[in-house]
Amino acid sequence: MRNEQARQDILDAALALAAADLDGLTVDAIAARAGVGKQTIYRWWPSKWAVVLDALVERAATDVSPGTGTPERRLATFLATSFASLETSTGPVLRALMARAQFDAEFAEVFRGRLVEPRRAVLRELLAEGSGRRGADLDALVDMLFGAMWYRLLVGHGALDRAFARRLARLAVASSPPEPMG
Amino acid sequence: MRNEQARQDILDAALALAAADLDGLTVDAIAARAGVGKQTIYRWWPSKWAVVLDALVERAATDVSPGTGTPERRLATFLATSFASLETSTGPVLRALMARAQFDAEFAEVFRGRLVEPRRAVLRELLAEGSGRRGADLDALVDMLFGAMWYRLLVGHGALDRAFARRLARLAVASSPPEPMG
Amino acid sequence: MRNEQARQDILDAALALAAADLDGLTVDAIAARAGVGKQTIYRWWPSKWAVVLDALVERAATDVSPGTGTPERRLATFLATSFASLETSTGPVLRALMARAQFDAEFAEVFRGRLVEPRRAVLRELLAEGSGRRGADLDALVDMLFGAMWYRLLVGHGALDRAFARRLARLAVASSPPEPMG
Amino acid sequence: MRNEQARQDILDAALALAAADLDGLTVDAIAARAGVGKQTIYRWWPSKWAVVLDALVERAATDVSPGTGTPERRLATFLATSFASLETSTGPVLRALMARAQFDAEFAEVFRGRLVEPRRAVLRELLAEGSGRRGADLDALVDMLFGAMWYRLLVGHGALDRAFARRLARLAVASSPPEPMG
DNA sequence: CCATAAGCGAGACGGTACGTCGGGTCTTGAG
DNA sequence: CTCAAGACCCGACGTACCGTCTCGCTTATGG
Repeated sequence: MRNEQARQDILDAALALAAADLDGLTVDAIAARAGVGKQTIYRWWPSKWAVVLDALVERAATDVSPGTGTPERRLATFLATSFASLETSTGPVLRALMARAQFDAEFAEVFRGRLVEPRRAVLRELLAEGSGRRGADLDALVDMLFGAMWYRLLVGHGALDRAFARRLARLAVASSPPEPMG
Repeated sequence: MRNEQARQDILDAALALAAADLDGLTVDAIAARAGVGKQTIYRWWPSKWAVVLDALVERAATDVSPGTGTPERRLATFLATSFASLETSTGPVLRALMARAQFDAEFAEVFRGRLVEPRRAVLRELLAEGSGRRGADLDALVDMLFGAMWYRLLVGHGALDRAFARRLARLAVASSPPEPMG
Repeated sequence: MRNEQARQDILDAALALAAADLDGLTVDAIAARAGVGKQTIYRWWPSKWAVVLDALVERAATDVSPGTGTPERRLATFLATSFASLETSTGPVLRALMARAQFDAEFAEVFRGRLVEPRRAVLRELLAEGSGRRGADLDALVDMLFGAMWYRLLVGHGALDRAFARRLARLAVASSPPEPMG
Repeated sequence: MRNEQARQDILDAALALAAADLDGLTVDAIAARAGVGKQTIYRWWPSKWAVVLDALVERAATDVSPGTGTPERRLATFLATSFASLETSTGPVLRALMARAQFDAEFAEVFRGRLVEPRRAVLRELLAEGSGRRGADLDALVDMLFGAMWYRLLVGHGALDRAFARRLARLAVASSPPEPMG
């Protein structure tokens, strides 16, 4: 019979600490800030990163409405919104989670299932609308767009700004074959 | 008055340990396997990851000749070759380096300069040949292609096989506007 | 409204666990083996050691009849019987209780009152019979005899066998001043 | 190449903390007070109790000169001095060490060899002087005297004062058979 | 041809965080 | 209303690595 209050306190603490200073994100620190025993964290999560992931997924506003307009414009808006959400502390936290996923296969799976795949599904849906593309091509396009985003986020060689969003959108739409007639 | 033998031993040890078990890659382990004092490592590298990066850059065969044929075919070959090079222990090691770069700004810079940018330059060159694209579009295309590669490498949601290389090449070329006449 | 069945189960469990492996003697283990909630233990005993003490006092055969014969012979028999009772799992358990008493003043008092003093009283009575010794000398003799026993039990530098019992008896009796005449 | 300064700091810290508050005697606390990493303690000692034992043996003034006079008087002085040394913080520390020895066989052996046996040897020597007693009887007498001391120290049912020392001495000497003539 | 300073192996050191264990308290739900 | 089941807070444990710091020993000039 899990204590819901403690759960919320832990997620809050983890998010706050992660936002303030990722290096200070210690299991002890989370426990202390949440007013909780360390064991209570380990009882329910396999690692502090799982806590952060939970917090992020549960707390993050995931509504990304691409608005209206041409497919290209809608795609550009979607991408720009996605990029913007990385400006806050979310960006560094996501980078840290992705990093963690490289060392911890179990976490990687949760990370993929709870965070990556849902977002891929949204973009895939958006790309599918009013386009003749089929499965694998859609997947590849999603990889190219989110891949470009993650790549810049992780490597830091280029800005994730509105201009980049528009450029990606244009290139993606241009790669579309002309809609088959009839 | 650097001992070149020790340097090679350290790089060998680092690579061997990284290939065998990334978790067992500790500075102590590298030093022990190389028959070297820890200080000798810290004297020449700021962290074990810098050692691994050095080893990778120095040892890795970086010759990627795209062969001949249509631009799309050459691009596909280039990508397929790139993907193939990740099949060995190189893939996990690259993942680990990228992960480390998320925590260590100093290392991130070296990682970008010694590993990421050179490869970007090669791809950029390949994309520029016989295409009317200008700067920022080229960069964005590079981001989309290498981004897709890294994305799959890091998240592991899709294979990095020859089919994916061909598909990316087709989409990239299709995104090209028709070559301006005259 | 105490559940007597539970009480017995707890004492049984404590004794069984203590006999099997003193390190495995945790409150959780006792509760689990007794099929009882931890709280039920804490409701009636201040600590697991109090449980063990209760079990020992309640279960242990404390009848020590010194038999007949000369005072020295009767004393030797008493001591030998006492030593023999330590051969079973009782010895280690007593050692653990004595150890616990060093850290826990409250327990120490109970330990003294329920276990140590009653045994002292028996020995004191035995020594008093047909001897001219008065109070403080009697106490000191008791301390020397039981002291020697505990000392060997706790330090383990010498055996607690029949020979040692006889030797102690002889020395104790010899220390007696000749019975005043008249 | 062990750091002697650190060793001394650790022993000092352990002794100071043990004297101040035995419950506060934590490995972390010792390390913190000594300005030392915890690992440095674990590198050289198997447990904090081994540290305390080392400190005690190394620091304790062990010179116990029984003075002059009759054998009984000399014995009484020796015992009184021994008792007096327990008045300081040494008493509780010894109790704690004895307690620890009940749970930790490895420590028990060291405790016996470094602390108990040397003191036994001194008393044995004293009892042997000018007495016709042979081996096993001497051992038993030592057990009775030091046993009585430990017994009172551990159980706390009687004072370890000068009067008790005298009484023990008298009884011990009385238990001696008359020196065989010529 | 030595001396002297650098590089070296070895490994102890101060630190930080980890994940686990057990104690004693508090909560919940079934009987 | 009791009580098993077990979650909770807490504090200490012993371990793993990190990056720094002596130690002597080797070695390779440069006076």
